[in-house]
Amino acid sequence: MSIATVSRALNTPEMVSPATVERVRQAVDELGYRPNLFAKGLLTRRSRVIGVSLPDIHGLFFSELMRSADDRACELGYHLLVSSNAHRADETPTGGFALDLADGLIVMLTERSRVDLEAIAALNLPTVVVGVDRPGLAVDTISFDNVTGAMSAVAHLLEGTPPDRCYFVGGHVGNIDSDERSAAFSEALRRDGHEPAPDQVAHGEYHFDWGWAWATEMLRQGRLRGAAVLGGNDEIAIGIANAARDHGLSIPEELRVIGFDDSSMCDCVRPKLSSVRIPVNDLGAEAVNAIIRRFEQPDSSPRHSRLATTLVRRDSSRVGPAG
Amino acid sequence: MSIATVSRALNTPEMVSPATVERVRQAVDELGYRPNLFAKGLLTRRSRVIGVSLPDIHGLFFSELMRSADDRACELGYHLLVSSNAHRADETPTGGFALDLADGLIVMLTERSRVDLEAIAALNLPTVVVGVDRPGLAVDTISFDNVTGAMSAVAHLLEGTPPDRCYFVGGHVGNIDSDERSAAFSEALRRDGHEPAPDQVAHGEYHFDWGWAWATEMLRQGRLRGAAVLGGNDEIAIGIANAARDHGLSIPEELRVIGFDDSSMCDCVRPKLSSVRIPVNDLGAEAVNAIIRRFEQPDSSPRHSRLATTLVRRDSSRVGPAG
DNA sequence: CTGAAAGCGCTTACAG
DNA sequence: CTGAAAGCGCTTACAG
Repeated sequence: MSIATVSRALNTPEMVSPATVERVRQAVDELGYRPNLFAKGLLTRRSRVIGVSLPDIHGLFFSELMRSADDRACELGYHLLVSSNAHRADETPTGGFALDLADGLIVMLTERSRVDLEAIAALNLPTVVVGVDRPGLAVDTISFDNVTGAMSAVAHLLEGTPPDRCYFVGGHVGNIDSDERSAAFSEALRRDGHEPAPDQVAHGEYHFDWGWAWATEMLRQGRLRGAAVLGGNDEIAIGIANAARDHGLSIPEELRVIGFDDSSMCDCVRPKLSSVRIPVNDLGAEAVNAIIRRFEQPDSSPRHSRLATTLVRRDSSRVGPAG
Repeated sequence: MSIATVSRALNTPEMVSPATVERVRQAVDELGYRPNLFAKGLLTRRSRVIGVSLPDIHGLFFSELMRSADDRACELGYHLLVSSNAHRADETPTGGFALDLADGLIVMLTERSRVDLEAIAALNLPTVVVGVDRPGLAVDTISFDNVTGAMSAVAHLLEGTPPDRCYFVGGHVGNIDSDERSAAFSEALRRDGHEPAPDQVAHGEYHFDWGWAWATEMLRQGRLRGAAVLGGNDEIAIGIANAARDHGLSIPEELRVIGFDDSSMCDCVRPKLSSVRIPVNDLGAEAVNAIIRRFEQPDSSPRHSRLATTLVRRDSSRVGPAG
């Protein structure tokens, strides 16, 4: 039997007689033959591998993202080649890559300074960008709508707290999500007729410690009691809540707190943390769907999908007595 | 200039005149040439890709593991091809794989029933197994020492709680870590002269809900006050602590709790959760080191390294007044 | 339905 | 130091 027939029996069995297919199958099983994927890729230009470039693999957000992407990829017969360091290096966001083994690339961007779409386009690889949505971008994008989520959080804060006692404590300036959330926070106050004072918006890092430090300083100045805070993410919000409680403020009676991300921690802290839910599972699965759509329809016009975020109300921001 | 010279200029510049190397570099830059990794891999049999097979990408443990592995891989010029679904499928733990693109495999095993080392050996790929350490295994392994960590946790519980009021609430039977921790828990009580009653060890799932459910039932029976619990992981421990607090028990005064994993949540809950620390960062980095060592010395005898675990004492298990 | 042959884009002895 | 040539293990027209 020729090597060509074996190849056909494995890849296009309908072109081969059933008896031959069966013989090939048996031989494959017995010998434990596995086709050389490099030789195959050299010819077919397909590896069924999707490159994933993440800004940082850190915390629950990214593990959930990876999980949903991996689940979806597996369903569709694809595999994930991951790298976060691409973004840490000062080089191109995709520099030095083995990513050429991938059929395409999912690039998550969180830093405004890192949004170098030309470098990405220069890779000449099908690409889906996650986290950025600029009008008229020539590449598929998937992002989530920080604005409506943040605005409904502020609306909820305003139910029980005057606008000048509302705060936003975000990540660092230049982080796309933090900036969008911060802007939405300010805009929501303005629509309520209040021009936010500069100190109503603070920027630090997406970390407990920053929330704790901010709250501690506010407590020292005696300005936290009676306030309401929207954290840039859940960690910051929990840091704030912890500092407040460590200093004897009760939540939500004396301080109302809302986080962002709706990570699994929200249900584990006491009081349970209200949070703006980001549909991370959809984000991962949609990114995989989008890159595969791009494989199948390389010339279709770029699609931009923006996933909704929603406020999940829990005890940490409750107004009035426990329900 | 011949194609062979270009290849040499890129891969072994010391074999080419400096002027030629420079000309090649320039041309590469201008044309944006990137070598075809499939063709290259076909010849060299090296891709600088490491396959990582995880039981489940879930929670902070796995995101930390991925992160440390990715950091280390990047330092050494390698990339990670991840899959968790390999373990979910009922097929071989590495079935249907694009992992043949990898130079080697890091396989993390957590289920006793999944420990099919013959199937792994049949892959005929350099392999490092994480999470299992059987004497005489013919493959490199990296694991962590659940026993000493669990034993020191029990010793700490016994400082303030009688042995018959100590409990272990673990993951499901068949989970390697849970079983080891459970066995160590029982053994520690025995060494203290107490044969543990069957109900002192409970098995469920590695999840808040299970901890919550277990504690709720214990509370209903009025058996939780004055007890001390070692959780199979931090989530279980937090679930237990939350249930206790929701029912008015104060921690650590009326219930002492220790978790396992020392995840970042331990510092975020109140009271802060004591926990047995697993050196996850070392685990990821060591796995990468080990697989690369295996690449470089394919015939060296298998190495088995076992990382220490240590109890981190925080308020949730404190004996006596706050320090 | 099957086989012989060309070729994917590289690397690496082998000559020069 | 450089080039011509073979070949890595596959797939895919092209004949038969």
